[in-house]
Amino acid sequence: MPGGRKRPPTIADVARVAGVSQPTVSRVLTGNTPVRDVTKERVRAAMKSLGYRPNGAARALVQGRQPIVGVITRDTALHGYTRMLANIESRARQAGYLVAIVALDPADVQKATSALDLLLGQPIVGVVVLDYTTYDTRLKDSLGNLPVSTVIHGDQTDIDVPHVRVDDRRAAYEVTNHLLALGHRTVHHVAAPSRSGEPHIREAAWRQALIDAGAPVPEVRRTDWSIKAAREAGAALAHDPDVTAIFCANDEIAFAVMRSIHEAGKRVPEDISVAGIDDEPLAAAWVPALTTFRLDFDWAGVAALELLMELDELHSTAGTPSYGLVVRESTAPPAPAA
Amino acid sequence: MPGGRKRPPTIADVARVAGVSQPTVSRVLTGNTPVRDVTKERVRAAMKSLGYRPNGAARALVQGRQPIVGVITRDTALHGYTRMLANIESRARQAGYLVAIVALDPADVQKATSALDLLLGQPIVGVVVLDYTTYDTRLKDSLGNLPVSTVIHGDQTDIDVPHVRVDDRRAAYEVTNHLLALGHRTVHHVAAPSRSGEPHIREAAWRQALIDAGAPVPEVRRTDWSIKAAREAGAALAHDPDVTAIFCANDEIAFAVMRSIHEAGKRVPEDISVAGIDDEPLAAAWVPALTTFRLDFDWAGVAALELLMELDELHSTAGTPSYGLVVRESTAPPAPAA
DNA sequence: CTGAAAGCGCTTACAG
DNA sequence: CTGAAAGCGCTTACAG
Repeated sequence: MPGGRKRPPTIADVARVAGVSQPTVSRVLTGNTPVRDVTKERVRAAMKSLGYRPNGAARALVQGRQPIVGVITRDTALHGYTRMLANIESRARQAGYLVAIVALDPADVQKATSALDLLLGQPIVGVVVLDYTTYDTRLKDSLGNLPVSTVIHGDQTDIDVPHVRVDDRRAAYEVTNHLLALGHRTVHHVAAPSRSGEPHIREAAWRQALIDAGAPVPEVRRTDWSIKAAREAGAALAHDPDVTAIFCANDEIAFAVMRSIHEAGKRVPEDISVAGIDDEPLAAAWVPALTTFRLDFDWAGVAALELLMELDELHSTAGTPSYGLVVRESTAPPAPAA
Repeated sequence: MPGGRKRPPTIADVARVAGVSQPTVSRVLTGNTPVRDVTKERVRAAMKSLGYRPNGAARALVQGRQPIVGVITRDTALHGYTRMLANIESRARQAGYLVAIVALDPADVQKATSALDLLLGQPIVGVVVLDYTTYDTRLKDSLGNLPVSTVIHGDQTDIDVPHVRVDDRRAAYEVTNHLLALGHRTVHHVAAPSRSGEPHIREAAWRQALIDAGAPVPEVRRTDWSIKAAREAGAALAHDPDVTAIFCANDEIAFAVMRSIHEAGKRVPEDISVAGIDDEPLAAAWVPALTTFRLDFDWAGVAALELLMELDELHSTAGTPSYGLVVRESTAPPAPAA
């Protein structure tokens, strides 16, 4: 059943079996040129009986068409990346492109060189880099003059690539301010992992918001994005009587932190306010419903793809991003006694 | 900046600029044959100055190698599919393959014919179909004699494709039984959307468990996998005094249903027990922690890929799937008064 | 270590 | 409507 290693049937085989010339087979394949119905039938039958499938490599070679869009995503199942990828796939398919993905650890682009080369070896029109921080010198070199678009997660301005923006900085800044405005003396933070020494952008923005407001900057708790680490960080904070408000690097972390607060015998938001970022679908379903900052990854994915494709003049369907602070039940003024 | 439409530089251009023959350029590219260091340098410089990138189509054509694995996934961001995809990508990359994805609505494989053809036109070793129900006659025809592996989500036995199993049927059956064993008179169900008239396999298994136990079979509430629909279904159930136990088609639906119960002024599990399926990371973090059935999608993804690759004799790293009922805080015996 | 030749499977003018 | 020829960009024997 597995069959031997023999080469699959080619257009020449089909032509022979059907008793026609090679170009004729090609014509029924592409449909670009009229072919007599009888002939067409015979060719179709031959293809079927041989189990013929056109060789895409040969096709791509001769046509010079690049039917693949490369997506360089992260090595995680984080909400935002998942969402962007799904939307890119959908939009790309609609535009007649196939999506090939490579997951990269931004801190270790070096390591994935072979995967990258594999991607670049395909007939790709361009590459969408879902995280601008992945787009370092090494990657830039590999990509050469290939069309690229990327997603910026901060407010950097000197970007030399076509990009769309998911403004993490603004999100973190506003959430922190919301908590401060509620009357909290300061806001604690459970941070996303930092890479290469630099703090995550959401952490930097949180710090800035505190400084700008003249609030003390407490020590940061770091996680590795995992629920487990988030719960540990949350537990430590929950037992600290000084903590009245926690800004979490994303919604998932916030969920975990709320659990820890519950386990510590305290209540959200009566004892401690909690807020996140992302507004993932579950945020509104949690008890208490999570105050968070909505980020529009659906939009970002489609927009980034269209930015890449623009070179090929397609119509935009991305619409306008929907984002902003969403105040729900998990944040409130600090308890009077505190 | 966008640059013209002129063909990108080829190996011939590099050869000319470097003052060597075409095969020599190829040699420094592949590294299969020794080349003098000076020559190598000159070639590298020429490649750089021209912005040369090897044409993967030509390479695939001449080598007859198929460096791509196709993955046919679902048109949703459901936990299981996301997980399987991420694991497949990781394992494939490790084995030197690129992953190309096509998201398909199983009820409408017809519609995505062009996307499928695009995929099949690439140099692919084979295709992993993440949902066996997608693998219908139409798809089977398209795939021809291409290697395929799939993931079975029930207990079907007459499968004619290499497959791994994520036993949804057993999961639903056991969860329902768990609730029954707790003393509930019956178990209500918030179901996943059914396609083509047939109920989802988790729903069928739930029904079977009730029948086997001689329990009455209440009317099903259907969702479209969305949190919103789940909350509505949950609200209807929460207000029904006859409802003491709810089995939800997956964890996300369970979260939403718990929210609805909370809003109805009732408590989980004191008034109503709730259980799901999947055991996604947040299940243990919810308050109350969700009783659920753990399904090992990480394993399934890797295993399905390896099944496909086995034809190429790779080593397995999939390990043993970890699954089973996980009893947490959201289920309890019915209230005595009820 | 390097070059000239052949060929991978297909499509596109070019003729009829 | 159909066939014979050329060529897409690369790699692999084959000679030196």
